[in-house]
Amino acid sequence: MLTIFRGESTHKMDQKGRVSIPADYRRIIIEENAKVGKELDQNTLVIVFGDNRQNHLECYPLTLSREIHENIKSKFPRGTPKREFLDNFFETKSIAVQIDPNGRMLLPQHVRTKAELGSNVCFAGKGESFQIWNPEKYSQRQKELEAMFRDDEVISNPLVLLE
Amino acid sequence: MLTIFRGESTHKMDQKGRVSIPADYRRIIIEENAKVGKELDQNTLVIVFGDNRQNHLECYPLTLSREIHENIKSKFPRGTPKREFLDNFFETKSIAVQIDPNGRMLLPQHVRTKAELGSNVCFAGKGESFQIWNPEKYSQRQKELEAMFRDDEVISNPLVLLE
DNA sequence: AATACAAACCATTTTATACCACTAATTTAA
DNA sequence: TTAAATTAGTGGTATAAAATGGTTTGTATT
Repeated sequence: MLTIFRGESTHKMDQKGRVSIPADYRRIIIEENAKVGKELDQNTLVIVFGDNRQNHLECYPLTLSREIHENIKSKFPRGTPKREFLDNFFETKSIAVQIDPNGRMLLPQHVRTKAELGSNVCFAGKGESFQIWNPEKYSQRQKELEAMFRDDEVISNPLVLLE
Repeated sequence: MLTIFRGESTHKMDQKGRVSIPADYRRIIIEENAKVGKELDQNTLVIVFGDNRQNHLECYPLTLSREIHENIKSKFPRGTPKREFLDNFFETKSIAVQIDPNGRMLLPQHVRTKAELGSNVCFAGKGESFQIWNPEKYSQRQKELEAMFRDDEVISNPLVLLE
């Protein structure tokens, strides 16, 4: 089974903030959540909207969000600046949403506003997470990524960077 | 089930000091309190208003407040300065409140005054606790947190801080 | 008894959720 | 390779739940 979020696609969002989650993403979320047993809701995903430097939504299965949480707790004692920063970023600036019976999720108004989402949104698979973007911001970011390494470094194949 | 306090929201507080507790926070409180059995009231939460260096309210399920209490008792013998300071902070400067049948709690006048709360209050989920803020103080604090790490440290993803 | 405050009760608005229907695309089976 | 069946994506409506405002009742306190 595929456990890596892949590909890019565009979906409609209605006035209430309902968006279909790509079917393959949906399957991965449910499958990942099932791994840790049924004590948590398998239809739940966590969406991090982050601070002002982030202009997209970062989406995780509940399981991975817990991993991040445990990681933060184990590395940074309560009360330290990094701990507070990370708690704020990953917990305060996030929400948990449910996959509804039609395979959609509901994005609350403040989250839509924060990520500047309108009637069309872009999904982008990023391996263990996926992102949701305003289409213009997305293509802007794509250009930035493309410009990140010069032609003579990447030549025609980014695999050289793995050497 | 979700056991992590997440997200931020703004609620109204009336002249009597009644505030709705976000529904998902409410569920977590009741669920957490249920874990230790029914000998204590499952609708109770503890609110620490703290000393003058704290300008928000820190809210815990009854269970966690007990954990903190046990922790203090086991680490610091009666009569030591640290014990006195911590007892004062977490017990003297705190109250226990009930969730009413409408999902609200009542904040006494002196607590409202201490945290400078008016007709609108901000809720911020912090994992195992949540906070209540005066909206202006809250956005002030958010700016401080955002400035805590510079762009080149955080790059585009705070996860780098976990490395 | 008068006041202050807390608790309980009731009503309204808003928002989230569940439900149903339709279309398009894809897969399956004949 | 075509027809049928299934799944994905989308829109609308009905229902339930959350948030909040107001009124009444109860209970201490002075």
